[in-house]
Formats: sequence, structure tokens, C-alpha cells
Amino acid sequence: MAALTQADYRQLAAFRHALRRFLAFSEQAAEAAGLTPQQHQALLAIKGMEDGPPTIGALAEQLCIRPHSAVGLIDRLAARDLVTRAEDRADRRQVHVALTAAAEAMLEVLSAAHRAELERIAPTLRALLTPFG
Amino acid sequence: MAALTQADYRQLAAFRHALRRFLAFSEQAAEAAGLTPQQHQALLAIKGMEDGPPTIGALAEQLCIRPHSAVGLIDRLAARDLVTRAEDRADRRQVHVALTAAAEAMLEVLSAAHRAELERIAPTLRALLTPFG
DNA sequence: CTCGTTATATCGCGATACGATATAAATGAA
DNA sequence: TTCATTTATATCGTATCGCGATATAACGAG
Repeated sequence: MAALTQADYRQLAAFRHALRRFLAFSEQAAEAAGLTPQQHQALLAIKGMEDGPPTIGALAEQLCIRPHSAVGLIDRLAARDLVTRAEDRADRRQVHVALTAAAEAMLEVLSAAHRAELERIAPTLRALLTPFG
Repeated sequence: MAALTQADYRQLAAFRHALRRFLAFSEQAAEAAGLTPQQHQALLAIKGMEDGPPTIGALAEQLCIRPHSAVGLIDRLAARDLVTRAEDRADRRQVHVALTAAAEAMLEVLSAAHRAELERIAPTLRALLTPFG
């Protein structure tokens, strides 16, 4: 591996700055919708699942957090009536999490805004990725 | 704007999952180096600056946080002797932040690892961006 | 039935970013 | 100059988050 030049550091910093800008947009959009950023991410992860309402564990994996961190996230969402818990019929240890109608409505608005933002910044992100292959 | 389909939600969720995986890699690498993720980001942002040691305000802008949040971050880095503060000669309100040799060494290791990881995941990220243009 | 494993839940902690506010220095109008 | 305004950094208290350690409950192998 070649030594790092100042240009390498700048490329890494520029890429991270672009990521932070996107994440800042996302946080602002979530808060404008009355959600914390993590709550929004949880709703999207649930909605995006292939096989219907995921278990806590599957959700944690999708969000790259520990299962017990997902528990707290779901606790806060359930307290706001944005998700419902349902025991698995076959394995009563597992809990499946589903969106309520209110959550679906919020997520639709947020997802449309995020799709538009990603369309806007996709060229920039691609350009910032080119130095890395 | 067209209505959102299940495929749209899946695309958004998949993109966010890829971002989270990268960020999880980055957090793990930072902690293995003895830094918090934000401390690592601050070091990279300082190193990547075009015009030498940035002010607190410029650093905050690069990290997309408020200036007073950057103050706290720099406080913790300075307490660990990873950055030094220096007053601006012309405007004594401004404080420029520079890396110490110890920080440079840590950042070099981390940046090499991040460059390798980005080279590894660039094709995946590009693929996940294509639905958005 | 018992033991080990798995899935979810609880508790307390440290790091973070914020709003509100404070201090100090620079700037500008009269 | 004088003093109000703006700018840059700093301080304080607060809330969220994710973690490690631990607990509880249910599954599965033998």
C-alpha cells in the first residue's frame, strides 16, 4: 500500500463531508416530520424489509446496532403508536415489529424527500467515490 | 413526483444500510485506534483542510455541527494532547486547531484502513446509487 | 427434564449535539 | 472616541443514543 499523500486525506475528508451533509439533511427532514433521526431510520428499515414485519434482531442487524439497542428504539416508537409488537406464533421469544398507519404516512413524506435529495446529490457522491475505484 | 412503490422503499433502505455498514466499520476502526468516531472525524477534517489549521468555526462547518459542539470536541481532543489551540494573530477571537504528532500517527493508520475499505465498497455504493440517477 | 443457546428486555454509563447564554474581540456609525 | 452591533469561541444544563453487563423467557439437544 502506497503512503498517504495530502491529496488522499483531502479525498477522504471530502467524501466524509458529503456523507455528513446528506445525514444532516436527513436529520433535519426527520425532525421536521416530528421524528428523531434514528426513529426515521427504524421506520424505513421496517418498511424496506423483504419478508414483512421483521423481528427485533433482524431490525438491529439492518441498522447495524445491538439487539438491545433496537429494543429501546422500538420502545420509543411504540410509546408514540408508530409501531406495534406481535409475538411470533412459532417461536414465542421472537417479536415482530410492524408500522402503524401514522408511521406509514410519515415515512412516505420523508422517503419522497430523501429520494429527491439522493437524486440531487448522486452525481456528487459518484465523483467523490472515483478516487477509490 | 411519482408515488412511492415498495421497490423505492427497498432502494432507500438498502442505501442507508450500506452507509451504516461503512459507518460501523469506521466506528470500529476508530475505537480500535483508541478514538471515538467523532474524534477521528475531527482529526480527518483538520488534516484535510486546504488552508492549514482551521478555526473552530471552519471545523464545525466541515463536520456539519454547531460551533459550540466543535468546542466540546476540541476540548476532549486537547485534553488527550491530540490537538493544539493557537490564537489567530490578526483576529484574537479566532482559534486555530492543529494536530499533534500523536494524532498524525493515529490518523495515518486509520486513513489507510479507510481508503482500503472505500476501495472495497465503492462498486457496491455506486450500484446502490444508480436507482437515483 | 436439564443444560446450553437464543431472543428480547432492563439498568446504568459515557459520548454527543443541542438551545440558551456568556465572554471577548472586532466592526461600524455618529 | 464612544458605544451598540456583530462575530467567534466558550460554558451550562439537557436529551438522545448505543453500549456493556445482566436478567428473563423460550427454544432445542440429549
